[in-house]
Amino acid sequence: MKKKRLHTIYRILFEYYGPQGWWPLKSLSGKEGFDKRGYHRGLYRYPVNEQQVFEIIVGAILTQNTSWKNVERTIDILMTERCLSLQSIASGRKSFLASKIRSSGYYNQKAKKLKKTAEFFLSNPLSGEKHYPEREQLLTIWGIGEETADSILLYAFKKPWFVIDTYTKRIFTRLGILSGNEKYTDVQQLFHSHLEKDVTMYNEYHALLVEHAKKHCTKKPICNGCPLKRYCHGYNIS
DNA sequence: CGCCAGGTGGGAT
DNA sequence: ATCCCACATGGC
Repeated sequence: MKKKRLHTIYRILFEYYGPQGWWPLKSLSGKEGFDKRGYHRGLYRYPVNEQQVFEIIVGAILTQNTSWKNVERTIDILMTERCLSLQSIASGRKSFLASKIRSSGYYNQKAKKLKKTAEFFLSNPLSGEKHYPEREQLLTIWGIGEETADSILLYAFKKPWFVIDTYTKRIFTRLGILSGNEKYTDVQQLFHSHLEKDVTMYNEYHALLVEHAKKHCTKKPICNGCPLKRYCHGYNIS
């Protein structure tokens, strides 16, 4: 029953908001399907080269507890100044990197996180048998926790790890499916066990939850017009 | 103005 | 193990 509900919610969100087209990779501006800042909208964008894989990894770290808008500005700067590469981030000065990523907030911490991550991928090249890192490996990197690891695995490497964030917890607590005090692994287990193991659906579902949390299930919820209204108990609204 | 944003690591209990 | 806090900019 819960199994069906999780998929029903997915279907409703998909019908209401439409496909989200994550990961929002930056690309050349002026093309069809790209907004004025040059970000891709509306179609799936899995990385096609190492450069784009790294762009997702950097974005996943920069967006920690930070709005994506702030991160877009930072990615713009890093690309324009040719600083968005493993080598540049790993070998450049931390203070220099911090000055470039200022607009994403926590810039000293994130500069350290980015350097640690770049160093990791330089010393663990993705070649031969392994074209992707193991989750446990990612979690050993200073600055990469569970959500960031899963974002990287799902969006950069197409591995079926459902991404859990505060939005996911907020939405499913209000729906009455979570109590609100579950740990990351508990919540992820719920999705993994009740949903088909499908990378594209995991991709879309998480992106839809982010969109829903921004449009309706905000901290102060806007329940008027909410597509999930008839399924929602409104638990834990503060 | 105050609150919020696609968390994480470190230190105290 | 679990709670609490620092980290920081930009948008509304």
